[in-house]
Amino acid sequence: MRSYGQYCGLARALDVVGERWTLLIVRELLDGPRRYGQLLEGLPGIPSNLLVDRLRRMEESGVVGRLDDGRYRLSPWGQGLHEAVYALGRWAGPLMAKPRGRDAFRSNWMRHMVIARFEGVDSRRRDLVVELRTGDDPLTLISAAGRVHLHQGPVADPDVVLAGPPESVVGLLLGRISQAEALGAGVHVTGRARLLAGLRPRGEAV
Amino acid sequence: MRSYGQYCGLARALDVVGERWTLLIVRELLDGPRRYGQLLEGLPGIPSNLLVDRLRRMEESGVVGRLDDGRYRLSPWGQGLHEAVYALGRWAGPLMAKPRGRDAFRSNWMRHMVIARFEGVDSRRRDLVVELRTGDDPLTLISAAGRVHLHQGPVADPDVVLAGPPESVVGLLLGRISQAEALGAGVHVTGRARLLAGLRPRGEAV
DNA sequence: CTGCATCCGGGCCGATACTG
DNA sequence: CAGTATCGGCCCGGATGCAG
Repeated sequence: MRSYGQYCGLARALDVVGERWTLLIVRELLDGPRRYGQLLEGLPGIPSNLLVDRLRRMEESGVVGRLDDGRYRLSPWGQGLHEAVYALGRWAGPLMAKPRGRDAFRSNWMRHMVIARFEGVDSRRRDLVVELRTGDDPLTLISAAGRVHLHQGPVADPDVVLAGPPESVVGLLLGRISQAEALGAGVHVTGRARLLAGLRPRGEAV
Repeated sequence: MRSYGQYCGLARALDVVGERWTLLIVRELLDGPRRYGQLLEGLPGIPSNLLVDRLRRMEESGVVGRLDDGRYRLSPWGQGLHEAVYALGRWAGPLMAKPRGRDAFRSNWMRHMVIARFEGVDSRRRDLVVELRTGDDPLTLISAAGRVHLHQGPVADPDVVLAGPPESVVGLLLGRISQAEALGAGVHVTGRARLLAGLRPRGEAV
């Protein structure tokens, strides 16, 4: 990518990670080291030549390194993109309510979306276990002692189970839509959805 | 910009602000409403047709609005990009040490760079007034009661004055380089530079 | 003079085919 | 599985035109 040629933190950051697809590759690598094929799988739509090109550049700039087994992983500096990636994801909150028919979906993206809204400790947060079923793998949200953890797969005896299309399950979980709207959008609720308000997610940007 | 077609917060954010120049336009508008000509001035290198194109798209997506006098400004939602922009700017810290000869420079960019490292309250932060002279306008950093404010222009009787090239003045201020290195790079120091350590900037990512 | 609009060459992107 | 190669088209960059 052509440099912006500006002595400014944002401009220099974008010189390195501003190209198309680059931050999405970072998103995938935030989950840990990944093989080339796993990255292709996790980035539907990316042409294979672009994926290679981006990985090469990210290696050169020191954002990405490789393990002995060939897997790609973020450098410590690259891991520092966590804050920026999550800040952008949170900012997009208002865009997430509208389903857009043909969008691809992966359950680890949902994990990030949910974690981004529940980072940090909130002493007034209620203890709760919520199972999220949408598409492939179920995901379980565990709120305890003011913190929220996410667990891949189901756990025994959740307090609430939400099943249905991603944007509505997430919408109900984060309080973007009402229970009535969620039901109308095909969400199947088991347990008392009213308890969800006790999770106290971070507010949307607008 | 072509959509990534992914139901993911980051991907939808980048669908809106991921195009080249868009986040730099946001950076300029974070300083308040701006005229078209001011934006051109603050974005050296941008072609005029791209600036117009980006502004139109940002209006459509609701990131930017216009005042009665024609000036562009961020919507409340657009203002929410502050966190992401600053997170990216902080992440670029390690890139800022190296000067890159021909980079453009504006003093409001330096304001952002400095503010990004001193956001929030730190009760162990020492009270201090530092004048930064680099290029055009002087800038004064005022640390008081654990908070840091920046003031355009000089104030009477600063504790420390740093004058010289931007990357070295900022480098010394943020503790990226030693006083000896700064002097070698042409920084002129008045007052006791040792006091700068008491400002306790946020650490670099790596 | 400000605030754009138009035009054009080149480079980046996207899709697919191919190889070790 | 992990990339290479190729090619059409779109986006970007630089220059210029032009109306209020």
